[in-house]
Amino acid sequence: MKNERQTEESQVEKFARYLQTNGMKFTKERRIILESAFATHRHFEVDDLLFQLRSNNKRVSKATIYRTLPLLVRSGLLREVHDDDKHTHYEHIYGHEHHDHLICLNCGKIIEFGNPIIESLQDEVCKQHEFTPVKHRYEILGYCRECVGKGHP
Amino acid sequence: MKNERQTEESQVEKFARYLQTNGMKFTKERRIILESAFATHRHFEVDDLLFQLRSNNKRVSKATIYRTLPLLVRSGLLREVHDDDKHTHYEHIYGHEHHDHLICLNCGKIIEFGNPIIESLQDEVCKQHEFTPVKHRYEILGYCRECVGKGHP
DNA sequence: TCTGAAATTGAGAAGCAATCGCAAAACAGG
DNA sequence: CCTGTTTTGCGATTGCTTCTCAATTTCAGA
Repeated sequence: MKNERQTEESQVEKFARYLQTNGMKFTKERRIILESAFATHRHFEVDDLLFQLRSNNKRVSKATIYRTLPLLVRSGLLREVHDDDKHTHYEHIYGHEHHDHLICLNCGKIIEFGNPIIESLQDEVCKQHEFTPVKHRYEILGYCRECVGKGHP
Repeated sequence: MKNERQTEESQVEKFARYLQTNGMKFTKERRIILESAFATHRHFEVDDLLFQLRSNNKRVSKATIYRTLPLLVRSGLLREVHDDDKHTHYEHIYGHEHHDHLICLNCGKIIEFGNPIIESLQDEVCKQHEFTPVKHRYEILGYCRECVGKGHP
């Protein structure tokens, strides 16, 4: 939670800069949410944050979390991840290399993968269609080795 | 709506086969929903279907639509598409080549693209991770030429 | 340090897509 | 025409997310 001091500092700075640029304030609630979001090194959803905050006796309302997470996304610190689940999940992107996901439909395990060739082909596709990409969503759903071993097709 | 008679017949057959295989009945409601889903050649959502049915004086309850669309997905006739919108969209896949989407964040336009090289690289990625793919979600979000021309970044 | 405009928060209400429960209806096979 | 099963429709319900608005906090300038 307190390791990687340098990058953690810059996360705070980056968020602060984003907020300031847009005439918003860096409140203590937003700081708490930022810290909590980066305390885990896994994907998380709103309820995970809420639970974690309650465990640490920090009180931030659900509404504020729902309001703050999109700010963290826009500031380039988080990214939305789409399970087949209903609700939105998030993961860190700041300080992490870009990657996409293999998601197991049985156990929910998430395997990260990155493929530069795919990325460059993607850029080419966009160029062909005169399309200016902003972000993408690339998830392969299926079954991991363990679950296939257990007979899940 | 009545063109492509051959493929339309096989859609019905394919759905009928799927239902029978799973001990389900091919009711007239399910047939109406199937026909309606394939009447459009665009992406659609539940409300689109409802509106269309009402316009044609066909009465199928919302619940039945919600129950039937997943069956059409499982039978291999439809595919879910994820806008950045909240609710689920669907598109035909039966009789169409596989493709993915470029989605304009401003006007919502959807451009289809298919890239065999990306597909094969994807298979390779799965092999490397001993992952058995079932389906994927690959959407590139950004701005189309027209919207960039109009100053949308 | 004090002041006031502007932004933010919290708590609950509201929205809304999707799901559920159950009685009535439709089916299929005998 | 019975009989057991599946399906439908309706309304109610769920569960995530957003909204409303009064109260609070923040920050720049006095």
